[in-house]
Amino acid sequence: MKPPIGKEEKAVFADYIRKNRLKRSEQREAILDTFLRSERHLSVDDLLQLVQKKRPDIGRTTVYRTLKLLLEAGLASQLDVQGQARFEHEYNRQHHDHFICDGCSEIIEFSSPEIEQLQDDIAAGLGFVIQGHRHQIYGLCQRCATRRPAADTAHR
Amino acid sequence: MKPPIGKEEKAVFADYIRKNRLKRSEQREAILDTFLRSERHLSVDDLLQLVQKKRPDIGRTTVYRTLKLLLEAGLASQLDVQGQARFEHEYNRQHHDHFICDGCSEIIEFSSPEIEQLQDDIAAGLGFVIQGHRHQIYGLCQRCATRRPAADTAHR
DNA sequence: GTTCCTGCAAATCCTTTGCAAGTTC
DNA sequence: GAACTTGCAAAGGATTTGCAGGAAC
Repeated sequence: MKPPIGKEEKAVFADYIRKNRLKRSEQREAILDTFLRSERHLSVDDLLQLVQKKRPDIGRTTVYRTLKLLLEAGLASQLDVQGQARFEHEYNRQHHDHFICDGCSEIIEFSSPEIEQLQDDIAAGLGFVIQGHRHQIYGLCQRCATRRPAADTAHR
Repeated sequence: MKPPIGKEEKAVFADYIRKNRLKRSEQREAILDTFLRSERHLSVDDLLQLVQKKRPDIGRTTVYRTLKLLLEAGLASQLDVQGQARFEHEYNRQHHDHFICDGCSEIIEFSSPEIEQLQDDIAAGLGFVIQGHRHQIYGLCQRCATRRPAADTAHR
């Protein structure tokens, strides 16, 4: 009915708990399991709703706090879509950036070693030491672009 | 004492006001003047404080509302730094992106036609129609990088 | 038993909105 | 004088925190 999932990730989390002298809890495990079973870029509320299908007693605060642990454990990474946090799997994933459709909110991943290289070159020229970056491209995905006449949304 | 500044931009704003059947006001003119005199990437509060040096009676709400007009008039553009809005001049400026120093919060602009081209190519391959993008690179500027041993800040 | 977790409610931060009084056209 | 602006206070959404009760070690 519900085959096990994310064995490695769960081991990583258990390790993180142990090393930081935290405690395991059913809530944390339910949240991690739900997170691992989703392949989407989840908002806190998305994840809360999924978790509450199985455990309606789990609260939003705990989801926030557990997501913070997952970030620190290297299991999740966070992106920001219109001022709202979104979370995706990070474990053993290669770096990538995102296209975000203004029409249907779909998030499409892309990666470009060439762009990364150019970034590095520019940074080197400025003596800037890169620690991270955020590269999001807004617009309309193929489906939305052919459906409507490209609305003129303003962007930050 | 205070030489005039931003003649063209002020004309653009006057035009915008007229075309949209809005009304001029001393507050809006003071805010625009202050915005144009600054060369920094201002937060709303930065701008409010600068404005209030001359006109302590101008409120935060009016700054918010006027900035929205400046965006629509094409005089300002907005970026987002750690969940906080920042505003910079947009009029007659070429597109660029930003390095952001985690040490001193300095914002360094950069532009790379090569990166833009690569973006366009990738988008074209996906059938994605680009309307805008946000490309921010975090890390340490030269001064901060040589001063301290590169802290390990987490990023979104 | 001590330390950590949880969930609620309250607080916080940034931003927007309702409204009565004041300005501009 | 009709329509737009202003500033305050209140509301809004996302996220964090204080705290008393509950669970894990």
